[in-house]
Amino acid sequence: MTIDELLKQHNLRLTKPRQQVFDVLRQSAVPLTISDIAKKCKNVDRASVYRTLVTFDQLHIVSAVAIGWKSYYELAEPFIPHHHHLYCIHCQNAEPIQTPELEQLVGYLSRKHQFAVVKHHFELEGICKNCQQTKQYKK
Amino acid sequence: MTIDELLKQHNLRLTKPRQQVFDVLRQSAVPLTISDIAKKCKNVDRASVYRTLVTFDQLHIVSAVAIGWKSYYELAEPFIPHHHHLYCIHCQNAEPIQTPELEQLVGYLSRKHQFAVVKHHFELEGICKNCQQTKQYKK
DNA sequence: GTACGTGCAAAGATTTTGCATCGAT
DNA sequence: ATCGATGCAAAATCTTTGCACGTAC
Repeated sequence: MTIDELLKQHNLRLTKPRQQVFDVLRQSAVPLTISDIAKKCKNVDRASVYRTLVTFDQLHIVSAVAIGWKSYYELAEPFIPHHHHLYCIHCQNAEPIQTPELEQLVGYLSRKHQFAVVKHHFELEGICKNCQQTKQYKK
Repeated sequence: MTIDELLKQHNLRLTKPRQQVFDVLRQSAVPLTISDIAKKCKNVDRASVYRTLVTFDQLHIVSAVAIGWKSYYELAEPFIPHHHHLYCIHCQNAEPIQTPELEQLVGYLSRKHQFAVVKHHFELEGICKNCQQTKQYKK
């Protein structure tokens, strides 16, 4: 399923701003804030970035990731593999990880509470392996 | 450990605004937005609410919960038991749940990735048991 | 008395909205 | 030609900051 097809299924058009937001997200190794996205989308009005993200969220093209008190955005399945993050509060890096055990747990909790899960959020914040070894952090 | 003691340990004072924000959070069954909190804290300036939440976050008196694209706040341990939420996208209710299996998983992932976890976020969004049975939702 | 905190007000940033125009089909 | 989408500008919100005054200790 391409983004073009997905949009057309909903009578929406693949316009230049939408293409640019999508490309910016695809090329980023880490989740981005709205400001990050707006800055990287030259010649695209900020309002269009907002409107595009709402549209993309509704079509599940993007997903929101909360880290600390801020929201970040990244492509969702099937555009990138499902994953979660190890966010280092020292170096700020967000390392993606696969967590099949978590996906199982979500299924279990869904059955246990008779709750129809639409999506789940899971993020870890802490100190990454590298930063644990830096002088700066040991002080 | 009372909030008063916790503040004093850091040379901070238990003032009226701080007491009010704490009480509002304690009395709420669900996580609140900053606006919710500000509205419920009569006679407290909005700026003080912001400053109080920053302070409370640093002392781990509150924790932030991301639901959808918004941030909510609630008391953290040890002021209320550690828990996560089932957030119903239909009726908007956030039901707290205990998830010992998740806590174990966090420990496992921490060891596996040699990542020193400081905090973890986990939320489920979907349709609650009640709403699955309403006519409105079945349409 | 001495900081720390507050309220107030202003500034700064973010997000939403209306509308005329543009562009994809 | 039609209808959705955009850019622009204005409005509405949200968040931060400086400073004089209050108040907890």
